[in-house]
Amino acid sequence: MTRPTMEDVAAAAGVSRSLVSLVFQDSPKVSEASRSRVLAEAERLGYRPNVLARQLASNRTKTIGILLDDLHNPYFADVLDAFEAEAESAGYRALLANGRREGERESEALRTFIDHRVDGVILASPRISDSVLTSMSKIAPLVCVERRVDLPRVDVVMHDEQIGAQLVVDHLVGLGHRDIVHIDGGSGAGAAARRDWFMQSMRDAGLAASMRVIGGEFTEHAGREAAEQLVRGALPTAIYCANDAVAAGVAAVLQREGISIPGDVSLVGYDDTMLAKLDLLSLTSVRQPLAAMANASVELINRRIDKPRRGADIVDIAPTLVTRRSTAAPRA
Amino acid sequence: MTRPTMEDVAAAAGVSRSLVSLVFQDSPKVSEASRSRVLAEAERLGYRPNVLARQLASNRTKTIGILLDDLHNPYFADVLDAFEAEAESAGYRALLANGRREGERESEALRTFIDHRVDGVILASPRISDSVLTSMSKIAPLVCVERRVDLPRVDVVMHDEQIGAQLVVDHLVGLGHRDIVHIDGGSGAGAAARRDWFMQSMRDAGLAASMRVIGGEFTEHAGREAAEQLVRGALPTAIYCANDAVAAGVAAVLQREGISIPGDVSLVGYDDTMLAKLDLLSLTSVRQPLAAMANASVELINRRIDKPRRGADIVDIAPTLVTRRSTAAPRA
DNA sequence: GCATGCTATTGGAGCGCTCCAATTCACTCG
DNA sequence: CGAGTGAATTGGAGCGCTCCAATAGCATGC
Repeated sequence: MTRPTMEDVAAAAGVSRSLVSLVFQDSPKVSEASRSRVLAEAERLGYRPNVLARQLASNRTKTIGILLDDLHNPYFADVLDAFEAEAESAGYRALLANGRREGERESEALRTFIDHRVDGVILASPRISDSVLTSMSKIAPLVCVERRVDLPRVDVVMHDEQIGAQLVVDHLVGLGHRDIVHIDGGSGAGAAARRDWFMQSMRDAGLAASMRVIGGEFTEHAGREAAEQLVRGALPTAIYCANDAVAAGVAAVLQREGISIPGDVSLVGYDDTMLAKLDLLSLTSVRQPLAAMANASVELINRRIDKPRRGADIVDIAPTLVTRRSTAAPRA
Repeated sequence: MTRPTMEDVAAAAGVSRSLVSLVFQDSPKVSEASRSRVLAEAERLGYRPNVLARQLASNRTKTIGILLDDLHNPYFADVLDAFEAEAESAGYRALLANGRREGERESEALRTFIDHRVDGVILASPRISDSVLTSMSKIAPLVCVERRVDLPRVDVVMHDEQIGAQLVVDHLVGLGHRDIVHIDGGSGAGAAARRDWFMQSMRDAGLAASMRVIGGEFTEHAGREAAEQLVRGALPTAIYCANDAVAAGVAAVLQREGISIPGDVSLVGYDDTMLAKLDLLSLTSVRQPLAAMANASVELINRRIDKPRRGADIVDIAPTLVTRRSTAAPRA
């Protein structure tokens, strides 16, 4: 299991180690003849460059770390797709880590990335403490996605919550709804903004009087609890949930109670995850502009590699609404 | 952004680089006094060992790669949890990669792992060709999970499909069902075994005459199509689906047709993913023994590191059945 | 007082690569 | 025909660490 090195390839091809190195860096200053001879010998010997040695010598890993908060949440699978694709097309290799919804584990994963000398780290909805973020930001470029931190050296990419709320409220009001409830995400990341912009949009639509907010969390369970509360009291004509999982919980309770969606109640989710796409639910949902967010994130990392001491940037990107069968005009 | 090295720490603590190295390897032969002085200086300087250099010098990365086929499938999130935990407790660091359901991408990811000199790779339901597998297995220990390959040097960990099928059939027959349909996974990995053991179990239960199989795929869409077919013809009293996603598709169609679960039809899934746990579905499902499978996989990697030329092992592990509200006795 | 055996520490070689300055080897041109 | 040019190639230093053999320091026993 001892593997060939550059030296071996060089000897086989009758050239120097440096030349082999140049070939594997795609350098233009290698003659066609040498190049093909080296490549042929490398192939024959089964040589693959040792990334470790390369990185150590060049002090550049061309790798970025992507830290995801919770791989059980299908939203993060979408996030990953978009960010991995973007990193790749920018010439980076992506390394993944799973935070498992614990700040401590995330810090650990972030440290692992740093130890591996990644060129930058993208943190999706991280729960890491500001102090860890601050100290790590001195070592490598960090971009927070969907968490609005205010630290001197940490860039932030958000989707625009205001537009998201407006899209939902406009859609529902356009269908004729006036009595709209929002089940919020409690103390979860971004929940406050989502709630506040809902209220603002309702006020703008002149519906300040009929708007309601129920406290929740970003889970299916919280959705069920909120729905139980609603079916015992006055049912609205539309329910706008903090995310798709909450909406799934609400749908379960409504179904059990024989309340039809969208016949009796329209239902809206957030994040447009695989749950929303399930035919069983077919949920109208706000889709985050992940591709654009990924693009902005990698861009920010590149900028910070060039200029490490730059002030922090915040980028906001507009989401869109995906309408499905869970919303319709209210019963006359 | 230039970071301190061992040399810096050694100078600050007034010792040699070697001693610092020993401290960071937790060597017992360092005096308590030196150890604490070194650690204090390292802390003060913000030193973190360079993993790259360490790995290059020691020729051991203490890292294993985990290759997942499809992070959109919640099953793989569960797989990841189990395997990551196991790797960690065995003293390995886990590196992740996402195959996105394409053999070509998986090969690429596997090569990346190899380039990074991981000590071993665990491949979950891989689609990689046997030839790539064979050539890579000469370089690093490979374990295939849930795909029965027959290659001289590649170990295999499976859950026991026979027991899974028996659990489902016994459960349904125990409830009084006789007319049971299986919607299979088509040409997907493991689909054939799942189907064949279903048929065998039905025969064993003396129900060869009333068993039916419908061709499908491992997707929600396939579930819907199969269900359309069933509702147009003779509905069975129980439907056993190749996985949870298929069951979700079936449930959507049955609900639309006003067919009650489990009142009219009992429904069983496979994999016990987050979908099965949704209150909306509350699906009886077969749970794969992921923790035990993870344990076996890491064990096999360790064994192959010690003895690279060993013949291939195949390990089968028994699954369990999780019963939920989607199954009940058939209508009298 | 000296060989003996410890344990704690050190210097140096080397892991496989990159990068830079230096060299070689045609060619061209005045 | 020698200086000059540019492209292709090379040797060597060094990236930050580990590992090994060597050494220092010190108590022990005869």
